[in-house]
Amino acid sequence: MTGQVRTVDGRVAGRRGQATRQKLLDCLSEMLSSSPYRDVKVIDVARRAGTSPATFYQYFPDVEGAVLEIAERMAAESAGLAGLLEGRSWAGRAGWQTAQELVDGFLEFWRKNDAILRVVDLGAAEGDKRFSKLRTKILNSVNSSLAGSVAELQSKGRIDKDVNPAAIAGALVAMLAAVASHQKAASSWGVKQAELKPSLALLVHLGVTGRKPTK
Amino acid sequence: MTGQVRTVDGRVAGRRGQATRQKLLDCLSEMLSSSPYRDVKVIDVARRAGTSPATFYQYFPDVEGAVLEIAERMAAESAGLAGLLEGRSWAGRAGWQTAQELVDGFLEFWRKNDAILRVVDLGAAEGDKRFSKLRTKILNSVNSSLAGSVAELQSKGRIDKDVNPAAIAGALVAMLAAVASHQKAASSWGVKQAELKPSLALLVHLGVTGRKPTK
DNA sequence: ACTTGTCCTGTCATGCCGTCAGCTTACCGA
DNA sequence: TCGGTAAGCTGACGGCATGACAGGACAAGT
Repeated sequence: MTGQVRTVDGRVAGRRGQATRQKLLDCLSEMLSSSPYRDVKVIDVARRAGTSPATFYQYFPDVEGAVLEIAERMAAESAGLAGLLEGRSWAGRAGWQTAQELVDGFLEFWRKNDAILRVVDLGAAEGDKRFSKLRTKILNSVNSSLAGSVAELQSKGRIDKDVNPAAIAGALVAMLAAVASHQKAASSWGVKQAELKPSLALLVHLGVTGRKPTK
Repeated sequence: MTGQVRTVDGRVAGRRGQATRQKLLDCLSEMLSSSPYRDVKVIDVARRAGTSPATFYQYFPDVEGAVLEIAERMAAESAGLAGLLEGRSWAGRAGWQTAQELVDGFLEFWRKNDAILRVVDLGAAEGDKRFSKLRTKILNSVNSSLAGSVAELQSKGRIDKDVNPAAIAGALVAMLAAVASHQKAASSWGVKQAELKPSLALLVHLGVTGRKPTK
């Protein structure tokens, strides 16, 4: 489907090569978690992987290229986020439950991949189309599902006809992403993790249904 | 008050020195707008300012240091954001107006300073305390004001007692910031600017008052 | 053992980093 | 007018990262 994995100079990578490549990606991931993106150097990644910079450049055009690779893999995993909303109801207590689980799942996913998501966010904000696309892809499963729910409730008159469901959904998802990527900061600023989640769930519920949840 | 401006090696900067310093800051700002943060090099900034790298290092320890300087200046300006909420009412039509103007002002501020805010966001997300503090400072004027409104309405029973006003406010502000920094991305993903603003205002109004706005 | 193709690294030219000594310029008091 | 002093700037340097290449090491098949 995706074709074989290839080196920069066109050769197809064999077993050993793929293992090395993967090791480089893993080490890059670790580096991204432990040091500022700006300071991640090819030579450090290579050293950590027990190989040389030249090897790195055989598999990736540059650091950004490797980051994209990691991000794409993660984007594939992100499809699982859609499961947080599939077949869920937004009515009554079930609605509150849905909102809570969405927030939980979302924050968890973000926490698990925070290092790489930071870089994707930055790239997207800087206007790089490849990162924007990736970010859209990651958020899209949740986003479109939420938009669908909003549209449905809109047709029942709960929400004004002139709001764009996709816009509401986009704003809510952006909120979740933003809060998730500043979780640590939030705590240092007077709000605890445990207090954050219910607030987010409340806002999601309000945004989707236009009503306060019944708990 | 803050003491004189000093060079890295301890000299006090005179008129000329301060001008050079400022020029370097201006050029750095431009570079941040036009190229990825990761690729901003001291030598490019210096060249653009018509000076040499050595001069840059006379005034700033490194690129990060200069960025902090720019960000601090902007943080001071951000105090003006508080004006968007001072003395405003959240009741009835005035409430809708308040929400709209908050969204407008916020997005405008962010658009004006997007390059530097991106870097601050990244630094904060990476856990750098200096950037976190700065980000908190920028958001705090709006944040605390919103939290106050929530708390007030909470005492009137509109909102559940067990939600933390600061958490709601923080989430809303984070939403605004996130959407603002991905404004371009949003349009490429099927939602137009003009449709985004009312949605954000709606969510802000819902979050603060717990009710749909009367338009 | 020989061939073939994959995989890795030594090495090199280039360019940026960050620092220093030392030069030039501006200001000031005598 | 003339040093003296401090501010302001830069050339130059060792060090390191980048990115390219050629060639050696290695595994697998014949």
